[in-house]
Amino acid sequence: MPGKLYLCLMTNHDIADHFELLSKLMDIHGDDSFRAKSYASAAFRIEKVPEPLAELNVDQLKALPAIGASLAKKIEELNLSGKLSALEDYLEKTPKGVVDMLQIKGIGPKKIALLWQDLGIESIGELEYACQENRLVTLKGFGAKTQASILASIQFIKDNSGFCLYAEADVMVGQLLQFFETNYPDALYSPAGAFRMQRNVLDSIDWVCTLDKEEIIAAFSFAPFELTAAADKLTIKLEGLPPLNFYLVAGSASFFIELFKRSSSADFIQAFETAYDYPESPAGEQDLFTRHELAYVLPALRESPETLKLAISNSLPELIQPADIKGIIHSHSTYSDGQHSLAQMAAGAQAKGYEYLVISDHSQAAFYANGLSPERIIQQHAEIDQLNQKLAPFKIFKSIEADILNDGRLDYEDSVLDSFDLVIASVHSNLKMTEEKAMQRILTAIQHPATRILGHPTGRLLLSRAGYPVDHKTLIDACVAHDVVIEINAHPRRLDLDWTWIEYALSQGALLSVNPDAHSIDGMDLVRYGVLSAQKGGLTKARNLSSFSLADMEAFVAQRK
DNA sequence: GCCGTTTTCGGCCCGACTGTTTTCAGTCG
Repeated sequence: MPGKLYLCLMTNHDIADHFELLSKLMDIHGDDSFRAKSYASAAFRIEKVPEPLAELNVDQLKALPAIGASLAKKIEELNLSGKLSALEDYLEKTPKGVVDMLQIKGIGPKKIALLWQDLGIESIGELEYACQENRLVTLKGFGAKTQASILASIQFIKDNSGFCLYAEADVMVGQLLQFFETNYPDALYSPAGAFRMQRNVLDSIDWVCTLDKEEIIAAFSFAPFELTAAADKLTIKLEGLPPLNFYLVAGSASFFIELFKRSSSADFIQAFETAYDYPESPAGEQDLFTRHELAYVLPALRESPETLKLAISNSLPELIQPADIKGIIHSHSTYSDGQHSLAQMAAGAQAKGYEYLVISDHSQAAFYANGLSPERIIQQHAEIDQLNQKLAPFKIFKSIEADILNDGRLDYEDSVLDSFDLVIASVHSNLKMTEEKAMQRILTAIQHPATRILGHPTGRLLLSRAGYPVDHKTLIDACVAHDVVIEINAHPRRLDLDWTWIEYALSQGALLSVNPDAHSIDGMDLVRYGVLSAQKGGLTKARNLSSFSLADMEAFVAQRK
């Protein structure tokens, strides 16, 4: 019988999430704020511990900062049972809708407590209605602006509900593929839809397969699910993920045509079907293209029918691949908010086969992230010099993720900025801006002669917060004019610059860079998600800074603006 | 609940910003 999918292990992130929520629920209930704070600070510290807490015993746990006897026991409880009874108790006495309100930007536990107790609001829906009825302005500490910002945040949540990140689906898809491979070696099956097209966020996880319903259902023995079945479609709904749709086909003849149709936009299919017909029994999906003397268009490029024209003239771009990433640009160490030390990060990058590591910890204004004072920069640079002697030919480049301050200045004096091999400039604070303000701020930073890379250009967090509004064309043009590389932040929640702007950026001669923003050794693997997103925009390795060899990177650093 | 002691209890507690106030609480990164 089928093997088990999913091994439910409590990661440090999961543990931190439990304590974070516990802390917030205590605040909502108005319980001892110092105790609540200690849970929050434990959550914060747990995120930073590189080794899995699940492997530590109680004594080792107690030795960690912010972890005492009580928290050590609670962590052990989580590791053994997957549950935290203290949290369960709070969840018991809090309506689910009140907990949901924690997602809303601009209000926290204290304001939620007021809404719940004074207005009797117990869900996001009720809160939205109360805002529309103008009922919040009477509450102490609330006003018209808060009410409007709550409404905007609720709208954002509604627009994004039912989606998941590509990376979240990726885990599930990988496990299912392995399951099918092991159990049904003779069947045809493939992910399709938004996943196969490598979209950043997905509202369903589609498959095309020759499996029958029982064979599919067998794969889901690990968790409760809801089932919807039609003649040629099976839908499985798991907690916390968008629905998995399995489109069922009889055999290989219809499989490849169905797969093609389910992995292309409606516009693309229409353009294709207007000009070409489908063969009786194609040998594979590629056959649909090659028999019409078309170059094969990858699903990632089947958003716009424009790529079909490129297939006709055989001028599709040779897309960047994960293996084309030669160095890790944009990474953090324990000097600021990373999980691993400088030496560990360097060793990790080297072990993964990269030629260099650009270490770019946070600058001094990023207090919350332990940003570097000028004194600690000197210290870090000395350590980098030592490591570089030991690790050669592998090289660590001295960088900094300098905050773009409220007025567009960078976070250090020019003399400090000059001590880096390259400076990444990013906005991290005061994210609520008009487009005019955001542009003024970012353009000022781009014009600074020290700026070599613009980090995550819009500050968006997919499914979580909209970025600050920017005029992409003006921003890209300015980067080109001032020789500033535009980051494609590869974190699956960022993917910022958005892939839809890559084509314009390339047309204007911009240089881009797929950067992992790694906060740990594992975090370097995120470059893959950046590459998958960048492929959709037609990025090639020649136009990607992190694909530069060490020699080319050294030349890039030597050539100042 | 953690921590660090002036060792068994009292202090803990970043800073900018926002929106609400009219001096500050709540939120965020």
